[in-house]
Amino acid sequence: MNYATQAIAASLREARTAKGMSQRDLSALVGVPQAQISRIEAGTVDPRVTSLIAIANALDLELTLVPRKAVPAVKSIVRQSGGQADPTRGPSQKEITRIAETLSRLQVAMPNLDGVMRLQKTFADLQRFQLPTIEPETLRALRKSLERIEVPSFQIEALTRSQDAMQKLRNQLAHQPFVPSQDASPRPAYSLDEDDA
Amino acid sequence: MNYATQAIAASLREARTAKGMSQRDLSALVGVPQAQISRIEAGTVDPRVTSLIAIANALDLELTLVPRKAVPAVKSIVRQSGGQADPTRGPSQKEITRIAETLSRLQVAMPNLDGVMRLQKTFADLQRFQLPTIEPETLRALRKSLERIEVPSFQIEALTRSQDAMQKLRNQLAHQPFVPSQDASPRPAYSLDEDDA
DNA sequence: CCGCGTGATGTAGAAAAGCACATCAAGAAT
DNA sequence: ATTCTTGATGTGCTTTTCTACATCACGCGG
Repeated sequence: MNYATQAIAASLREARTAKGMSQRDLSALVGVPQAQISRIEAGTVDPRVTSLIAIANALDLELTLVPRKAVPAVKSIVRQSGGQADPTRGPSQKEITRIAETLSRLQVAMPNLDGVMRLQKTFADLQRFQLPTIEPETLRALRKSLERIEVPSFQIEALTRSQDAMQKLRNQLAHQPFVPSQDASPRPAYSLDEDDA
Repeated sequence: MNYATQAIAASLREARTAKGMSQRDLSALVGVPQAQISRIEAGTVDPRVTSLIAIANALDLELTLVPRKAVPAVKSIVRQSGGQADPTRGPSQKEITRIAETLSRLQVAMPNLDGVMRLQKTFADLQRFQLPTIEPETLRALRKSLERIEVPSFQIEALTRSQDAMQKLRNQLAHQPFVPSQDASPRPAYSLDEDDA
């Protein structure tokens, strides 16, 4: 493990933690096992270039070759852009990655079920509407309803409710402007847990 | 082989050809076989990150992770710096890589010979004095004298003469300022071939 | 036409990544 | 105290890179 790959490994870990993601969150997004991500970040393996690129993409990073004499200027640009940390996305981003993970598990468990496919479709649709602006409580409620769909004899009611919730979120975003809600008291747009035990 | 690694592969090939290097020249510098360099540039393998970094270093490139939103600015910086092509170093640089290759072969053939070790040492010393400013004819004469040292019963006279030539180059550079000689008629500072057959 | 340099491709063997999976220790939350 | 999450580490297997080496086709210079 040499010095140069150590710098890149450190950048990956920093970017992941800045996004509030765990290694298991990243694993679900990228499709690389958590154990392997741990080894890549620690620099105990010499990964393939495609593995590095896959992880970088998920962290909104791009692997580039830069002439050595341009490196100081490039570093200055990177500092000015504030690296990749985005203070408005921590809690919501974490919930999003958990939702992505839960959907991946559902996709694996029941790949041809129409409800799951519609869920995936609507989730992808939501991401185009700047999903991170949704309050984390709303996202958490959505995720918890998704997590109830885990046994093979899945709960159709929970699935339908999740589908409806995603559809409502989509409509809500489609009819309102982008408003960062960092200072507002976080509050779910509607509750999914009215029959919680 | 995906699109992202293809962009990196193309960058490597472009940087190498801009430096006037062949794949065999680069192989001698980096220690990676020519066949593997061909495959990496063509994108037919998914190389290890350390292999990519070794090649990039030899081409005066640095592998970096850049936030995606900073990529346009970084590309602008790279264009302004004129990429990695340096119009003043073509012929001399080519001779330098050939000298390095010849020295590597000598090193392999006779690793413990004192004369070869002194050659390596002096060559490294020369590089600190901006070796590329030396006229290519001088470098070619030096390289040809090195190439005569190829059979196991090496020519001590040629070895000593190479050593002296390098030492004189070193002294010459140490006592004169840096002067790009792009327009000057290229002429060796002294001839190494007075007894050529 | 010949020789040389170059980039590409093939083969075989060694080494390591990648993956699936399990498990652990540590810290935080309940 | 217990449970959960997290990052790290181990094991076994498969796949791929890497290396060494050979060889080829092509283009260029003499």
